[in-house]
Amino acid sequence: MTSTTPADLDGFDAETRVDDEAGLTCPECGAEALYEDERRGEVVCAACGLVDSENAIDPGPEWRAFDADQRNERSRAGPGRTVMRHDRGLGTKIGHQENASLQDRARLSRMRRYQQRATYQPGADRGLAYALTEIKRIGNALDLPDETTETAVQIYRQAREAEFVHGRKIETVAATSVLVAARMQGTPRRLDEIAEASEPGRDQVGATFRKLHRDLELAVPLTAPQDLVAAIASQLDVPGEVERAALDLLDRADGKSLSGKSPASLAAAAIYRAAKQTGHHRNQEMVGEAADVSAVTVRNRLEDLPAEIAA
DNA sequence: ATGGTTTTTACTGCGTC
DNA sequence: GACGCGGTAAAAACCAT
Repeated sequence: MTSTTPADLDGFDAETRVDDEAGLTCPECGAEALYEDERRGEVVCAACGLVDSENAIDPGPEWRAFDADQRNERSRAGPGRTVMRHDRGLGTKIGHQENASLQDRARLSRMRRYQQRATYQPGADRGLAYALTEIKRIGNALDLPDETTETAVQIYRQAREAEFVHGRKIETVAATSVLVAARMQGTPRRLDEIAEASEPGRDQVGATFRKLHRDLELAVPLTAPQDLVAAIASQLDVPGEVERAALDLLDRADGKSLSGKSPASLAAAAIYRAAKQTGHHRNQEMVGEAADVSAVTVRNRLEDLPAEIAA
């Protein structure tokens, strides 16, 4: 593995956007891939991910994606889009020595880079490329849209600039960044899912999440039950009608004593009721399984929802 | 660590097919 | 009898403090 390109994020249009805006030579890796992110006032290298400035990320609007097509739908309304699209620094190119071992090559190149950087790039650190790879990997494993992965990268950068990575495993911070980004983008993934897709354990990611959340004062929205409906519905193979009815139930339930209850359980209950009332019955056990909660919990959450779907 | 809350597990009874 | 469903009690897990 000596290089990865932004294209393998999702195989989508990434490839074509690597080099626009590029031109300046990166002091770090020599590639002519520096570009300016005018909005955030940083200079980023598309080849090695180097960032020359410290800058807080914009947590962006709290978009939500309501259906199964969310993955393919890349046009979202509102500001913040440019932030997303400007993050093209995902590509990494590490080392070119053919006959050293993988590890040696990686190490050598990192060291070389670090040394250069130390003289005039105090803000960067050698783990970044690895972190980016890791974030992409997790993003792929969890089927997250590009926007989410890119947000994760920004969060990682922010964490790094706050020296949050010091003393922590890169893998852990990377996984945590994905967790946060997924929530912010309305494509939430459970802690278990993140942990499963990454090397550090659940507890570690969880603890890191808390600290990151605190230290960086990130505006991480709670997982909305609505955001989970599509995924659960598709697992159950129920038509869109059910999905829509479930969303309606949840929307009308909003404001009741929903806080504290797990979003998955509420979403499950909504789908259960919606399915039943639209003539697409799925039993509580099945719905619970799809949402990863018990049937008992589905029952209990039914209490929090309106009794009838809209006519 | 603690206490309050939610979720799970396990078990029960009821109605229906 | 098997199934879906609703209820309950006790334990476990979670979260804020």
